[in-house]
Amino acid sequence: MTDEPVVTVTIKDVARLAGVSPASVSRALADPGQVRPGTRERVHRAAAALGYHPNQAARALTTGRTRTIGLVVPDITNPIFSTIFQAVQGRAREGGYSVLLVDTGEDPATEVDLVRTLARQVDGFLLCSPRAAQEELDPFLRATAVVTINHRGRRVPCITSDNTDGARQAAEHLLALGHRRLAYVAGPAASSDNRERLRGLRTAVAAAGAELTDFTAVSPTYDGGTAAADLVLATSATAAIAFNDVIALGLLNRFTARGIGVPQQISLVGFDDIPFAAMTNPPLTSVAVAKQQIGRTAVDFLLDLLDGRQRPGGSRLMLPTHLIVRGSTGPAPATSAD
Amino acid sequence: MTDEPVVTVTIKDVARLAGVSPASVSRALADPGQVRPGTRERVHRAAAALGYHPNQAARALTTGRTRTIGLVVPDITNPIFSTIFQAVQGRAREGGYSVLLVDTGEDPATEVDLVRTLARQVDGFLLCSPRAAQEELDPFLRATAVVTINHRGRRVPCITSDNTDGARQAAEHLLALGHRRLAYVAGPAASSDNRERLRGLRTAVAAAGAELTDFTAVSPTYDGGTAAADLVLATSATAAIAFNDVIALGLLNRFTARGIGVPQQISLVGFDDIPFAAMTNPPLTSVAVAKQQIGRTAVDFLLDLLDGRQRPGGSRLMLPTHLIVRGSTGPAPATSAD
DNA sequence: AACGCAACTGAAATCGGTTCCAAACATCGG
DNA sequence: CCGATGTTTGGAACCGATTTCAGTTGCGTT
Repeated sequence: MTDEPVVTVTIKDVARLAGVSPASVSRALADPGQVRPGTRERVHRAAAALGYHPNQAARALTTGRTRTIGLVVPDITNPIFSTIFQAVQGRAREGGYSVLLVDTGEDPATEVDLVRTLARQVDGFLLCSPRAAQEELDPFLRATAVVTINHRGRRVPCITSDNTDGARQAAEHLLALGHRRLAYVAGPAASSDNRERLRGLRTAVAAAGAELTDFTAVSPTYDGGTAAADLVLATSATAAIAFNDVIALGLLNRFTARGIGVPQQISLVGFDDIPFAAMTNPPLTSVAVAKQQIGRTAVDFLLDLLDGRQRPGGSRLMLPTHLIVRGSTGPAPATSAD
Repeated sequence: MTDEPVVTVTIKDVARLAGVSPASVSRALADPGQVRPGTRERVHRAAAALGYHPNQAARALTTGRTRTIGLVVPDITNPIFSTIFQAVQGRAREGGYSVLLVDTGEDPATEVDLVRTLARQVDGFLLCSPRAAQEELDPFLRATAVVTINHRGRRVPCITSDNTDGARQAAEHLLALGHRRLAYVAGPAASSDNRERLRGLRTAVAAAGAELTDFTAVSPTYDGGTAAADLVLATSATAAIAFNDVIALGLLNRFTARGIGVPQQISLVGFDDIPFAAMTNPPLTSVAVAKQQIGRTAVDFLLDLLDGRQRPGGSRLMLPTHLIVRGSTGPAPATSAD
C-alpha cells in the first residue's frame, strides 16, 4: 500500500522544485516559446516528478475559460444522440476540452432552464436538436458561444443534414415501388429537421401526384411510434415514413403485433440509421445521416468561435444524407392498387 | 433586439446594489440563517434584479468543490448506460450537481487515462462497469471519492445487481423448458458482472446435471454478438445466454440470417433488459436490472461520501434482478433431445 | 443608564492559477 | 568596452467567490 501524499500539488510546488518562479512555470507549460530551453526542461521535469495537473477552476477564474463544452440533447437513450456524443467527446478531448452532457428529456422548458443555469460553467454549447423555440434561446446565443446541430438557426453557426434531400430519396424510393398513399409520422414541431423532412416529402409526393397524410407523434420515442401506428393504419396508406428510427421501431412493433406484414402490407422508412435499425426483423430502411462528422465538425465550429477564428467557408454546414434500403420496404400491395 | 449588457455580473455588483458587502451577499445566498431578514431580502432582490449566477470556478477555487461528478461508462450507445446516465443526471441535479460524462470506448487504458486527467475537475467519480483492473484504479480511489456501479470493489462503495440470482433465474427458465446444453457468450474478463453471471449459470446448470459451454465475445457489442453466433451454433447448444442484450441482439441477428429459428431451434436470453430488447422479432427474453435505482442510489452514495455522511446500512447495495420472459425462449427442440 | 452577550456585518486573506510590468540578463553592433 | 536592443525572469495584481476575524450593532439585564 503506497502511502503517497494525497495533498494537491500546486504550481508553487513545481516552482520550488524547479528553482523558478510560479510565473515561469505557468509560461513553460503554456507557451514553451516564452522560456529558455533549460528552464523549460527543468520545469517539465519537476512537473512530471510531482505529477502536477493544473487546477482547472483556478485557471478558469483568470482566463475566463472553463475548457468545458456543454452538449445538450433531447434524449441520450436515442442512439443518434449517444453516437453524436461519442464523436463530440473524441474531438473535444483532442482540443483539451471536456464535455458536460445535458439531457433535457425532450422538454423545452427544461432545456431553457438547464442552458441558463449551466451557461456560466461552460465555454459554449452544442445545442443538438433543440426543442425550445428560437426566441427562448436567443438571449443565450448572444451571451454564450453556441453551435446548433440539426437545427437551422438564424445567425448561429450550425451543422445540419440535408433533410429535404433525404426525404426526397425516401419518397422516391417508395413511389418507385408503386406506393401512392404515404403517411408521415412527424416529430416535434419545434424541430427544423422535422419541418424539412416534411417539406421534402411533400415536394416529392406532389411531383408524383401521390398523396401524403401526416400525423404528429406524441413524442419522438418508441412509445410515440406504437401509439401512432394505429392512426397510420386507419388511413389507407401503404407506406409510412417516420421522423426518426426510434418512432419507426415503435410503428414496426405495433404493426407486427396487429398482424400487419411489413413490407407486404405496409412499407416503413425511418430516419437517422441508428445501429438498431439493422437489427430488427425486417431490418429497417432508413435515411442515414453523417453522425460522426456532425459531432466532430460541431466541435470544430465551436472551438473556432471560442478562439475567434473565422471559418473560410462560413460556419454553416449541411451534410449529405443517403437512403439505406433494407427489408422494411417493398412493392406496394397489389390488392390496394386502385 | 434587446441590447442587454452581456457583461458578467459578480457578487460585488449585487453587493453594491443591495448596499451591503460582498461577504454579506455570499452569506445571504448560501446560508440564510446567518443574516438578518431585512438584509437577506434586499440581497435576494438585488441578485434577482441583476440576474446574478455565482461563478462556479471562483466558488470551486475557495471551497475545493466543483459541484460536478464524473460518470464513467464503457459505451454510452449501450442503452443500459444511457438510461443510467439519465437517472444519474436527474438525481445529481436535485443536489445541485452537474454530470461530466466520460465514454471510455470499452478500453481499459483510456479509462485509466481519462480518470487521471479529470480527477481534479470533479468532486468524485461514478465508475460504471469499469473495464480496468482494480489495481490500476486503486490510486484514484484513495485520492478521489468513487462509487462503483456494476462492480464489486474491495473497499469502495458500490451498487450492484444480483447477477448470480439473475443468472440462476435465466438458467432455471431454460432448464425448465427442457434445455440440457447451454452456451454463455461472456463479456469483458475484468467485469465482475460477467464473473458473477457465469458463476450463477454454472451453479444452476451443474445442479441440474446439464452442460454449459462458455465463449468470450470479442467485445460486449452487437458486432461481438454476431461474431460469436457461429461459435455457439458450432456447439450443439439449444439455448444461449448472452452477457448483455446488445450481444444477444447480435446473436439473434446472425441466427436469423443463417436461417436458425429462434426459439424453435435455439433459445436466447440477454441481460439488462434494454428497451430495444422488447422491439426485436422475436422479442428478447432478458434479465432486468434496476437501472433507475442504480443511477439514483449511486449519486446518493457519492454525495454522502463527499459530505462526510455515514450510511446506516453501509455503502454497498445489491439490487434484485428479475427475468422477463419474451418470445426468444421456448421449449428445447424435440429432435435434439438425446 | 450602563453593561454584557449574542447576532450581525465588513475588511481582508485566501484559493491556484495567468498576465502585466519592470528588472535582470544576454546579445549584438559600433 | 559601452550602450542599445531583445529575451527571460520574478514580483505583484487580479480573476470571483468563501471564510476567518474582529469590529459593530442590537437587545435584554440590572
